[in-house]
Amino acid sequence: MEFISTEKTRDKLDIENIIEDYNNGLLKHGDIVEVKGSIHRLRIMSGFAFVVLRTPRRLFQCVYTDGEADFDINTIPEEACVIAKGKIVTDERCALGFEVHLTGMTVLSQPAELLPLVINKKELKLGIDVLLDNRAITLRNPRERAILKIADGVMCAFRNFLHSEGFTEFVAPKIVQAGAEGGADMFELDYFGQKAYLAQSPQMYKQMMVGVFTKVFTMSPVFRAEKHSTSRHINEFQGLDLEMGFINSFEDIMALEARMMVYIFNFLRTEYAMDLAELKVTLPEIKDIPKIKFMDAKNLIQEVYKRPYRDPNDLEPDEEKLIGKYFMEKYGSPFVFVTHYPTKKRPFYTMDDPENPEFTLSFDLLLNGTEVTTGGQRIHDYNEQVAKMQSRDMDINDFSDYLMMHKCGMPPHGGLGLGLERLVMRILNLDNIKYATAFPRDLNRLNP
RNA sequence: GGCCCGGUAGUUCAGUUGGUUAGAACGCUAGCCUGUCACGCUAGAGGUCGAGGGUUCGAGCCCCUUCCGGGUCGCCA
Repeated sequence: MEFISTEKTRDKLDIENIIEDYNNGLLKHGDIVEVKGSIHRLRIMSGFAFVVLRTPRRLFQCVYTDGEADFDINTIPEEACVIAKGKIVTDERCALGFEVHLTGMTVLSQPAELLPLVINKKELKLGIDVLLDNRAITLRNPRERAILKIADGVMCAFRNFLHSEGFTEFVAPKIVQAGAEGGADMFELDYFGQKAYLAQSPQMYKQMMVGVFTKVFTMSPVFRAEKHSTSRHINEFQGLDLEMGFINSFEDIMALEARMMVYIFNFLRTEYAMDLAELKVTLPEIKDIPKIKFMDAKNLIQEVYKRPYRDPNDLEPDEEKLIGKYFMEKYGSPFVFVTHYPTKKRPFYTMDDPENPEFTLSFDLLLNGTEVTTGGQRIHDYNEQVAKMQSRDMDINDFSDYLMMHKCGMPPHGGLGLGLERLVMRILNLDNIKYATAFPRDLNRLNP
């Protein structure tokens, strides 16, 4: 009988393993190695050439010399996928301390045509439309892919951190019958003859799961049919949502998030240093995060920046920027919590502040002057929830699935949601959220 | 959706008051170059100036319509 082995074998063609072995002394000057990768860049000189291989996390330069290899470098196009064979040569001129002098090359595949765009320069100087239309190749650019690597790091850190805090991950459905926040801006679809929608939030499901596991989280795509056209909105984004029960106050959630941000930033700094370096980003040290009440923030902006506000119920984008600026200058914090948003602006499940029901036990977290999180305490008492829904002219019969958990007992609870792409955009200081999205969906874009 | 800005070579852009054959850089093709790393040097090819209509002796440039994109606002993560 033949079997597929369950033993892990070490991939000798992986450049990361070769580097590790070289640094451990297992490989040395003169040893023959094979490396797999794509031909990222050829710099052909007279009599020799530099062959830059692109591997999963780095660019690795090999040297080709006429007469020393059994192939002709001029026959191998850029973006060919190869196994390069050669001799390790210790040389102080290389970033890694050694390079590979090529003796052979196995071509696994070749591009059928010339690439339509240049992707092997340091920076892609492309309009955003061209960049996104050609995502299959533009993402191969080291800077472009480093952005998505950071997104990977944020998702990984989010999951690691919450597991270490005793949270349980669950999966929420993406096809739903009704929206948690009202049905106005949802994508409608035909579900075997009945109307259904793409989920605009896992809100209801994560609250239900609090009744089950107390501390839960989910990472799921959310869909917004809003016809906005700004540099910080897309119509499908990755929601990182958590919810926790038996809280003393909504500040428990803010404290958890503050620790989570410290964890995420430290995780990126250590595990994703290469990618941050590629992007020339230095992450700030996160310490305790300042908090300010919504109305105090409004008044602060008015006093400090002499800017009278128009909308008393919400923060305008430039007000968010000014708040970010103020707390950075005064307290050196890129983060700031804004709490106690007006009741009118928050959804029906948000708990009002018992000291002043005009405001809620809710918060936003701003990073460098842009909202990255919304969270707060939810109503857990059935009668209180029904009363708030009725005061908003909502028909509770439409929400029987939602209200069942309240009717059958829920702990005091709350949670938060953060947008992955929004967070990555702010961490890396990108001009447009679409740069932080592999395949963004917007008003005009459905491909690729 | 409102307002502002833009669409010129494969790509990123320049193009003066409306005036001869529309330019540059990168890429591409050919050649040169033994330590480059956005390699360098020489030469060459490459254009329905988003589309349609109008004004004019003459339009990349002015006017109208339309399509597409960028910014911004409302809303949100």
